[in-house]
Amino acid sequence: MHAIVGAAVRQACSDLFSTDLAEGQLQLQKTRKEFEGDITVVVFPLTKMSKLSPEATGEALGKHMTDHAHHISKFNVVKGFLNLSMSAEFWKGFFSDALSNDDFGFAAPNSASHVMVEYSSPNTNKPLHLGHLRNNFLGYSVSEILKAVGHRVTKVQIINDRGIHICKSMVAWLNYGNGETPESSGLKGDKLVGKYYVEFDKAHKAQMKELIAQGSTEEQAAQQTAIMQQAQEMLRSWEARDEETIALWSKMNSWVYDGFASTYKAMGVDFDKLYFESNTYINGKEEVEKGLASGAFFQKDDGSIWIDLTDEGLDQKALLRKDGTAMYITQDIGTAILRFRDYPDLAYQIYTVGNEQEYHFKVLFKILKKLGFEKAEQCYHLSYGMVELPEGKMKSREGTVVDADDLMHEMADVAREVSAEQGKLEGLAETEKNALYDTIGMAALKFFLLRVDPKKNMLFDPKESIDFNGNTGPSVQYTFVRTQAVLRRYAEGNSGFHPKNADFTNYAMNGAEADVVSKIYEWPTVLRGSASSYNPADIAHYCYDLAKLYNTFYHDNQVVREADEHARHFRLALTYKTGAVIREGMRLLGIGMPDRM
RNA sequence: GGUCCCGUAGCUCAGUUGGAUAGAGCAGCAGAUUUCUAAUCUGCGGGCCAGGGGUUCGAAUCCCUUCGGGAUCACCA
Repeated sequence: MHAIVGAAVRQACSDLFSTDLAEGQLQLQKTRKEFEGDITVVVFPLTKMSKLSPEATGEALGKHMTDHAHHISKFNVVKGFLNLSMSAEFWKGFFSDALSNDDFGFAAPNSASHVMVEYSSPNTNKPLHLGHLRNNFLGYSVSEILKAVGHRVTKVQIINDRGIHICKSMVAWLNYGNGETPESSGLKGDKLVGKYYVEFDKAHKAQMKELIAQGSTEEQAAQQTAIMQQAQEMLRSWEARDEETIALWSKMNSWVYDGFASTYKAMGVDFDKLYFESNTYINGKEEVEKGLASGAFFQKDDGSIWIDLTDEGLDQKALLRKDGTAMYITQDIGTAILRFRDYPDLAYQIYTVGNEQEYHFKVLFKILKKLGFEKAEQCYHLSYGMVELPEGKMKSREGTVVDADDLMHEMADVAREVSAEQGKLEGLAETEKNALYDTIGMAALKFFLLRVDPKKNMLFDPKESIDFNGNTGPSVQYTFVRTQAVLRRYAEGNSGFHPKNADFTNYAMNGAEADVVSKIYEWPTVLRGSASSYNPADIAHYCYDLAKLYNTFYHDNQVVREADEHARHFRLALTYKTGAVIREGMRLLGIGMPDRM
């Protein structure tokens, strides 16, 4: 449509004003719904060359275009806006093509470069919470969207399985655990380990209080509690590969992994490869040493290694401690380089990490570039905002953390209640019903988290449960279910017919139908835009808009019962295609579509 | 203090390569087909797009500035 109209405008300008359009003078936009037309030419920029008023320019162009260009059937001019209507043949031709194309909007698999998407990347000392849900849904969805536009995508996470935080849980478990295991307690592994992390903090706080009472400063006390000393000793023996320590570490980590695995399963996310910080930090140290040798970095008198980024507008940044141990950024350097080695065809990496680490990634990418990795320029920090509670940030110490498992369960429970009120599920087995509640509950949760622009902080109020009506996942699901119900009903009496074979050449669409077709026409553009901005929210809004337009159509048009055969066929096709686009769009958000609800 | 992000209806959010009368949902009010699934649809009310200045035919959108919220600037992760 843009191509047709663009060419027609150029031709008209050339014929009428004998000038060629300059870059940027052609401004096309979708016609606002209160005016008649499909696409609008903004005339203001053209008045200089026409030497006419905006209205007269629009009239002249409109006349010329409707006379000369195929598929442009009507025009009207309002102020400086030339509204053009595409012909019925154009729309039917488009819809017919889309209908026969099962991959409508999608690019061929592996037709674009190979990218790596990192997401989740939790610490192994605490269970996953609401913030992780946003991270996981975002990372997974962006991966699917990139695949849809042709990229080969490798989904990874880096597991922060090393460091003082793990040792804290280990120490507390040794001190207070009495050998408790997930089996003996019935607790999920990650929850059990998280419990001892909290225990550590409690004991540490109590011991600090005593020390302060004895005259220590707060700072000293924080370092000197017996339990903190114990944790640091644990870290040293871990780094020294002490057998007993490593065994305990492995055991407790494996509990956490089991717990995470079931949470990931419930979330519906997965990974192609895992990286463990306990492996990659060594790699990072080597890379830093190499950078030092090549002159990219420098060493201070005390032995610590730094990079100077002052001429880039940033500060100096430490990369390796004076005692030679690795830092957070050390392992990230190692991990990044390792990944490029593991996948030589990798074009770039996307890091799904909260916006509080923007500075960190800015530094990381500059370091990689200094080390000679040209691909670092393409790397992207997919930064997202916090999920805030009404009282502010989530704080584990204040018990205001919204646990991921709990929240997912609650959503399924709400789905159960709502479904019970609706009472449309007779005849389903209990297991089918439970699966359905999960699907609906997760749709509500994912849609809620993904429909907001990732870069913005967002609010979640646990007291008001997430909605199932209006601009929500279940509401879009419901529209899909409705399309399937219509198709099923028609198939009952017409077993040999498929909507894809509908014949509507002699049918004239009404307004509601045209609105749906025109929305479907936007799908490929929306998908590409969402991929290039790494923003699943675009797709969420699109799916909702399409569902809404279909509902409006559905409300005042019969499909199965429609007497006129052309109308009936067209509407079946419309119903079929709407359902298909919604299903594909929602799939890219990680949201499944039920057949009934 | 430096840097970055955000501020749009009572609430949660759309809308920024500058375009027409700033849109949805929720909440509130008033209605609708008792069905091809009402988790729907139709209507009403609700806005100095944080404030001020500038750029221009035109600004929620770009620039400057003030205010408010958040993040970050560790040999923490």
